[in-house]
Amino acid sequence: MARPRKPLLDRARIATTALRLVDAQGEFSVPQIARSLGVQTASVYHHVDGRAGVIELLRERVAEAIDSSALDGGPWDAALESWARSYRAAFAAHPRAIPLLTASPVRAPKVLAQYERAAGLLLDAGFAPPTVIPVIAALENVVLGSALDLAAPETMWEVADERAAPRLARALAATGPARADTAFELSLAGVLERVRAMAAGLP
Amino acid sequence: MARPRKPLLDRARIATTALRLVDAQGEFSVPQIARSLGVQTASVYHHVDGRAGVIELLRERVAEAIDSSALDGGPWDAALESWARSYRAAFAAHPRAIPLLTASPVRAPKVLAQYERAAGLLLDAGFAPPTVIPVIAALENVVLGSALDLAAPETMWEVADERAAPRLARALAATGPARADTAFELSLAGVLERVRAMAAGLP
DNA sequence: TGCAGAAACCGAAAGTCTTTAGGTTCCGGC
DNA sequence: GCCGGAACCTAAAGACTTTCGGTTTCTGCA
Repeated sequence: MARPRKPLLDRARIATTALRLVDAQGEFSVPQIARSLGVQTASVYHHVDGRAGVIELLRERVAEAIDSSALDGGPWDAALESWARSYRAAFAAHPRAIPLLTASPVRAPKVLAQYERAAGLLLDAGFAPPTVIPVIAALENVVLGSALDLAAPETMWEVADERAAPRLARALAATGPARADTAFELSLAGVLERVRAMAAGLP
Repeated sequence: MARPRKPLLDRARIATTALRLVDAQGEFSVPQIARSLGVQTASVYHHVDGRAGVIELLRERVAEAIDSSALDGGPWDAALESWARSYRAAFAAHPRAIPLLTASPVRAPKVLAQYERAAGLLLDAGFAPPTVIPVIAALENVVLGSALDLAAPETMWEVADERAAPRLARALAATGPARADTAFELSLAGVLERVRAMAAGLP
């Protein structure tokens, strides 16, 4: 076979297949993508810049789900809060992809535009320019840290041996099922509270 | 050659070599470790459970640097704060290892013991058992999120095109060199403040 | 002291993966 | 009608992970 009448591949199909593989098994390889699409491995390279390009595709695909509409209006703190929630939810939808994505940041224009809007929001709210990036980065710390927490399931916490770690075990036994969510809400509230204090000129 | 008079390999030497490779080039492979140690690839498998085992070794090695002595005495908030700082510093010492380590958490007994002590600290301070794990997890969110930030250098922030993202660019221009550190301090202070409020029985 | 079994290393090889190179056919524009 | 590029293929090089079966040396036990 040579060139087909209708293209068998495109970047969207590659992205969908890769994401499906990652969701299912936590990894992907270019040959696996090719097999899933009924195509030779080398053909994938005509549409994507190798394995790294597929990861870039995944990164964009996952980030597409971020709803940044809140960044446009309303009070800055509520806007940041709802942006952060949506940001986390986008990653939480594909927890097994997170280790692949966190190796380097999203640099897709669409995501960069969100940072631009967040920066504008803070500047308009009266934040001093030197404080804007740290605030955004701090939010991102919390979002990505929490995403990692989602990706690495209970492993760490389930292990807690009753004998070796009795107090940890007791705390674990008392913990609800939404541990990761509770922790995220706690960190998010903490950072926002701190940022509000900054805005008010407090130490 | 068969069995040597003095062993050529042990887990410590493998860990050291792997960490050196990761620090230098951001990755490692079992053959690279073997070549560095003047040994055949297969020999490494006698000491370590494959590539995953080497990552486990790296994880333990990096975590060894966490200084948890603060968890033993003093006020709980200062203890947690200094533990979190040391936790982050341990990862910051090997930023290129972070993408390898974040796929799954440290479950070495030594680290588990630190969680045990942190849990005890909080319980003794009067925290209700259901709140203990979320507090620890929230701290970990901040620490690991910040570690990721360290691992993925300026890439995202350098890119900011003056034309496409003028306000982000302005904020970036005004940001000091210790952006990641400032963001970490902000998140950490926020979480601790929030936890203090919890301890005081506030909403 | 002698020896059985375990330990530590080697050589070889199977099976993947990533990536590139060079063909073959089909489509779109001139 | 034809020419260039697009889309796919076959082939292959090179690296990596992992396992298997040898060979030698060490250790523990009789």
